[in-house]
Amino acid sequence: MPDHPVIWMRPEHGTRGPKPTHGRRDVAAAGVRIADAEGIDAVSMRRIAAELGTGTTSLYRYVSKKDDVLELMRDEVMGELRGTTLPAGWRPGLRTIAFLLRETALRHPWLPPLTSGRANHGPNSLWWMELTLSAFDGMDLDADEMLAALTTLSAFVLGHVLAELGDREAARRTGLTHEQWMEQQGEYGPSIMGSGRYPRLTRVMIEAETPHAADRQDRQFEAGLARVLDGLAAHLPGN
Amino acid sequence: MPDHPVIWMRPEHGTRGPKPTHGRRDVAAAGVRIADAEGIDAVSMRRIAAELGTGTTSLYRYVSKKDDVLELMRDEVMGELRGTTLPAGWRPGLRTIAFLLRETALRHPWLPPLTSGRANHGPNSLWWMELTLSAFDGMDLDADEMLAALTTLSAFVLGHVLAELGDREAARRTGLTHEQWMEQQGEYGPSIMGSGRYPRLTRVMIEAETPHAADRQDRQFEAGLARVLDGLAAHLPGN
DNA sequence: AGCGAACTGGGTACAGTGTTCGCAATATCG
DNA sequence: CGATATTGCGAACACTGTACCCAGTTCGCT
Repeated sequence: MPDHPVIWMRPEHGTRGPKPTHGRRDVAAAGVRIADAEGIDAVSMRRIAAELGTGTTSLYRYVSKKDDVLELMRDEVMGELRGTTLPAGWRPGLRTIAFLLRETALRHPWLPPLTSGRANHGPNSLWWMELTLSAFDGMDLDADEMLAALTTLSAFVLGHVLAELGDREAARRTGLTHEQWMEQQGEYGPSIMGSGRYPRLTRVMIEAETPHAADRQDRQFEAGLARVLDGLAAHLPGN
Repeated sequence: MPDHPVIWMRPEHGTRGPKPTHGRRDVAAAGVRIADAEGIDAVSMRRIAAELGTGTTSLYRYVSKKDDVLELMRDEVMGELRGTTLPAGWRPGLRTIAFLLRETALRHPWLPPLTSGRANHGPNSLWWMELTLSAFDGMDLDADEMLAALTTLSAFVLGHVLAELGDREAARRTGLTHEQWMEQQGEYGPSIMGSGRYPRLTRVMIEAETPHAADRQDRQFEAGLARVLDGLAAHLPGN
């Protein structure tokens, strides 16, 4: 009989042979450390092994494929949210949730893109889901109403964070600041505006102020979140 | 002097030597074909070259790095939206935009995850942005108001589509249907509910009906979109 | 018309990737 | 005290992107 395909259902180690030198948490933590410092592409089995001071293929004693490592890393990061308590009321609760998710994602920019894929949630993720649902305590909503609200909210947060990370991650990968990058673009922007084919876009490029503000990302998120929460409110019973 | 770093600013080919056997469109189309059929991981320089019947490194005559190929592919896909006309009114307009974006993303599931990264928009992307802005024609909004609305909307669409693709892409990568996957999970779900640590989550897992509906994704998107548009309406002048 | 410059096609090579297989050393259970 | 399960790990395989060449082709200019 093969091992259980879900890593969280496999015992961390057997009872017979030698005690393993490391544990899943070590592997996860090493992966997170590398990804934070050098990006997700730097996270290879060889690199993690080097970080732990073991042989490369020894990792396969803790994990059955690289995807497992990524799941471990995801749950490790969600563990940072342990200890969170939510304010009273669904709106402040969801607001807090959205901000915490965003902060976590920005602290670990490699995380959001991993969201693709059938997630097998580890204990920390499950705990977070439970906390998230508690934002509706005492409101007497049925399960589908809660799901609809949470799905919409997290779609917005995920999408916004991914867009934000575009800038930031590209900066890290290429080692160019936003200004150096603009420099490198050279005549591309002007050539777009000068072509006359995109009058509305040209007007926005000239007149919009948001893109030039230093805290543009924060303000856009705040503004978008307010809109989304208003939208949710309109569909909740009572309010 | 080095070539211009933005591919759209480089001439497609010089005027001197032999006529190139292919063009950028060929490279882009080959990439899209491969990605649609076998996933983005199958898109390698060697594979594209084989598809075109050329030598691998000949591709570097059309493109200066693999990232350029991905940009070409993105713009190629956006070209599918040419010919779109929007209905009158900002709400029907944005609704149409959201649905078209989603359909395109689902037709090319490898596209949304590429959204990370400073995008250099090609001609088709620029055209789409112009169309998008035209949804507000005659409303006398300032540039920042339009940006706020569009940023929020596209964050939601991107996030939702990414979540949807989780299922679908994992299915393609692993070759397992949703049912086979559930089977493989085995006792994991029940063990979560049985642990007693997640009462709210357990209730949702039991009572929610949305996750079991065949058209759950469509309905969730529709419902979320309605909420987001309501939220946008609340912040637009006049309405 | 003829020549040099610009350009295209493509082979070779290199450093890296995830993972399978096999084997020696070791700790626990019956 | 075996028998058995488990750990650590090196070797090997089939991939990846792309820098560096060199030969052959075609245009622009004199």
